[in-house]
Amino acid sequence: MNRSDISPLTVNRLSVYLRVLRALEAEGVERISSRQIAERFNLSAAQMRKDLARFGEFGIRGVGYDVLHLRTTLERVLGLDVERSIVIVGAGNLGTALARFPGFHTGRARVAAIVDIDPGCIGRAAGPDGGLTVRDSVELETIVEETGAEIGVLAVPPEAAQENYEHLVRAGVRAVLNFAPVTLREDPTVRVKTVDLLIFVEELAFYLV
Amino acid sequence: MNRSDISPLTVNRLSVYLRVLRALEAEGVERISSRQIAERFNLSAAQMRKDLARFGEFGIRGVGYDVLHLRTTLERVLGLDVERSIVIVGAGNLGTALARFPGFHTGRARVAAIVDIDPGCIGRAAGPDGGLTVRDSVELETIVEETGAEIGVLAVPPEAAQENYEHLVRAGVRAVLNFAPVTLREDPTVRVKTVDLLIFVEELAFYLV
DNA sequence: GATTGTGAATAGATTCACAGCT
DNA sequence: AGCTGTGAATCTATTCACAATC
Repeated sequence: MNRSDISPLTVNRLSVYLRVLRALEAEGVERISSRQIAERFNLSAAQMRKDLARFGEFGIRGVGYDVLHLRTTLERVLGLDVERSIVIVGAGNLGTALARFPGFHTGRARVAAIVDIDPGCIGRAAGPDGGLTVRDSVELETIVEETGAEIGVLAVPPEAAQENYEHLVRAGVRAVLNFAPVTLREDPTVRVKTVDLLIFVEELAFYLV
Repeated sequence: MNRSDISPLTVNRLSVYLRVLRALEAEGVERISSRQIAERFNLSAAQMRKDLARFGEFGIRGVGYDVLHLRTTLERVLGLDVERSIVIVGAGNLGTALARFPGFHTGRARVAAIVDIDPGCIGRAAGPDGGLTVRDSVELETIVEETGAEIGVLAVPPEAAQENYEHLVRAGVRAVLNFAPVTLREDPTVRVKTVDLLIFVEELAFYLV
């Protein structure tokens, strides 16, 4: 089974199942059925079973799923059993907010570094409790090597996105999350996911009328 | 034709077409064919024509599209011909970053207010160039009335998301963009779009292996 | 008796390919 | 001659419903 045969829709639902299982685990729930999960978090039971079936058999017929077992399985499936380092490019408002975002420091994906070209912000404290310092973009190659960062986050103005994307590619990251509202000319070896925050607002505006 | 018959996938592509047309307009391009757009921004020509066809006939057979005309048409279709006010709830890192985000101040969707419950940040400057001040959450009802805000943005910690969502509903917004990684119990009259930033990272991590 | 895992059925989205205009 | 608009064809995703299993 090849990972790229799995659609992003499925992968995103796996992340949701993982959240749900962590919440249940925190509550002390040890066993649960797909139906119970579906009802509580309004998801589809059949779809969850089908999504999981792509990766193996993890449940017990007649009983349900073991919460701990399924949680660790999902972490492994999602590639979160090993630590994933993230490097953020751009220490403006969004970059800094992402560096401090609790989600980017819980679990196994965490921000290892943040860089910028502006001397005015290089050296400034960033990260959850000032645990990181904004470093100079010219050090990007070194930083990626040092930290083993595999994921780059682009939080730069649209006009700087392409060159910074290429810099991340040269520095050796293997995937890029791009917040700039532009179409990047992509390197075939580095997966890009563009997230345009304004599109979400426009989607809501559309359905307002 | 009912707007809710149009899928979010289609609506999101309309936003992309709008970006593309604005870029072309800025370059001085007056006419363009779906094929040219598709090639330059790697989109699908047939899909663009089909998406537009849901709303009318805007092109000229044998010629292509008038850039200005199509741009204004798309703005109307997306509900961006009138100004849309946004109120952000939560003036933490993410809320503040969104309040300053240039995309939220260009075009016809703009941040009209930002609120928080923490007295420590009420009164602080926010917005693109300090043009906004963080106000007290208790004023939310008044603020929504004053500004005519239709869209609320939830940038609060997960545990506070549900209550703040309900507050936004009471205050009278008609749609909510939720950045907290939780499933909200939704009011049937207020559309919710949840954007979980961590899911994007997890998606990339999945395909890394 | 309950619930998983799954083939078959349905629904939805995308692409093809061409008739219809300019 | 060239491009749009669109029905038909294809591809993808979701839901149904039940045999297999505990």
